Amino acid sequence: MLNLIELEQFVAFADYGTLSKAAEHLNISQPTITRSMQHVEDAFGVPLFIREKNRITLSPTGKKAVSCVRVLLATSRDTVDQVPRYHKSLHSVTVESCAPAPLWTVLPELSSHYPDMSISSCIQNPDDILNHVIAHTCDIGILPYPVESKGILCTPILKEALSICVRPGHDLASMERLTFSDLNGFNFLLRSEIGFWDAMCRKTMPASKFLVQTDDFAFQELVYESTLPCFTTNLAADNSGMLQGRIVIPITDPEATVTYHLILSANKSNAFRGFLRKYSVLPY
Amino acid sequence: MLNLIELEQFVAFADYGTLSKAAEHLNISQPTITRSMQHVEDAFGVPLFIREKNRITLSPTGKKAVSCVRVLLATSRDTVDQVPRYHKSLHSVTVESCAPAPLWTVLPELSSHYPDMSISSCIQNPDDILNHVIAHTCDIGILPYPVESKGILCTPILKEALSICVRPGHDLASMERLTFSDLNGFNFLLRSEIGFWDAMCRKTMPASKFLVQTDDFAFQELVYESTLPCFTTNLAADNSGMLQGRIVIPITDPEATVTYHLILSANKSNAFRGFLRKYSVLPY
DNA sequence: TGATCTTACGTTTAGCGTAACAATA
DNA sequence: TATTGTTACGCTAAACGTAAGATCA
Repeated sequence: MLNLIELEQFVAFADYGTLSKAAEHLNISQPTITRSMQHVEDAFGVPLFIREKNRITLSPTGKKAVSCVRVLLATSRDTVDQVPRYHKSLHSVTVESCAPAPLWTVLPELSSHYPDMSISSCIQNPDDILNHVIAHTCDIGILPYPVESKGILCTPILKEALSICVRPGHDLASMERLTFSDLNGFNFLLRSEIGFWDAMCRKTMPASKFLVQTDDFAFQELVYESTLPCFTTNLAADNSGMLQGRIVIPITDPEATVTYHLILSANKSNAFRGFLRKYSVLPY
Repeated sequence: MLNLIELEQFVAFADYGTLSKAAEHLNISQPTITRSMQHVEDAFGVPLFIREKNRITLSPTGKKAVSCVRVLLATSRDTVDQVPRYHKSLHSVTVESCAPAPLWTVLPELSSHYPDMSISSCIQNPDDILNHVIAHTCDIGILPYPVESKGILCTPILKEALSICVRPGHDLASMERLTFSDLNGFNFLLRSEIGFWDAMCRKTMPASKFLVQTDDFAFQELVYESTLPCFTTNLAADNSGMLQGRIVIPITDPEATVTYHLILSANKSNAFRGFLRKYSVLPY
């Protein structure tokens, strides 16, 4: 009977040329690999080696065996890889969103529908999200626009509208509505990890500078203490009270209002049936 | 690391439903297979079983693992199968002939050209020979006619002409030549293991009876002692002297004279280059 | 002399079966 | 009570590394 550990040593010998070098790379002693090669030869029942006094090389049959064994070991690695991946797919949900806001509602809903599942999420750029959903490395994606792709279900779930927050007395404080072109050139405080909004702000307001804060507490303190304008949306709750005293002015450009769309592979629709029931998911 | 023996036990459990039954079929104790299943589970790193107090079943992940492992074990069996087959193909030549006579010259020639090879031969019917050469389960075939088949080389090598041997005084003894229709109705002594000749005689002389002798000595004694006619050819040497005193009369039907053709797979022509040099092998 | 492979030897590991136990139908 | 799976225990066999031997460049 074949032994996968010995077969690993066998291909290591083929790769490194001598038993000593293979043993060294595998952190085992030379005698061990000598014995293993004898076992492998016994298991195949035909001579695989040309043995000279202090040299051992592969016979033509041995070379054939190496190529067969490489396939076998690849199959073995694939097996060890696939099974845990399958297990994970049964017991976890991965969500990738283009922005944090939709996760605030989607993640709790998933948790309540699938209490035994571990739910993991991350912020990604929209192109990657679509690719990951197609490649099944992600279960549920959230994009700022609809997609039409074969085998992908897509449905709108939420709207988010961007506004600006300024201190009274700021140049813009008296405006009832604003456009990106009005804002272009002003500097802003910006939170990190806001997904596609970051790129959108830099594109629509190229003359502006953005003071990105990674730390949440630091961001809140800066908003509270400084006169720099910042952003908020209809979905953001001001739990820290940092916006108290600030004037919220909506931005009227179409880019400032997005409709989030939930996407998933069509052949996972059954698995997420309960969760999807509240949305009217349509195949494109 | 996976262990193929334990994986065999794993699929046996899947096949037989309980550990006890699997253990029984594999001739091992129950505790052994219990431990093996724990090892397999450890190797995959994810739960494969649903364990109840005195019942163990496969989890969904376990079922997935079983199907993956079946593939792996099939690959393993295939590997163990292919390597010795390859070794054999490097160190042996198999010849299948439609009749014994051509082997008397071809086998010695092969032996002298490839002294390190083991040469095995057998008598087969022509259709099977062609199929075996095409399927590479036979290296060299000898047919009583030429074939045209893609990838098959074919060349004429020998002629064999059938004659009849009778005692002086026999009804046919005075004839200079004969046809199968002249012979039809007479009974004959016939050697076994004469390949296609056997079917040919029965077809061309349906009214005759053939006393087939398996034992070579018995055949010679019968020829020597009886008055029953028998057959010989231009290629048969009468080493035993059994034909002394018999009259040899040629058979003139076209079926009584055959030209043997050597066939082999075109992609083996290089391996048999030395042997083939004496024949002018033409691809059809 | 340094590198290579093999054999010998003693220790340690791990694999197996028997036996005992717990739980179910 | 018969069947099933797990755990405990002791024995055996196999696997390993060190050491020694043999051969070659």
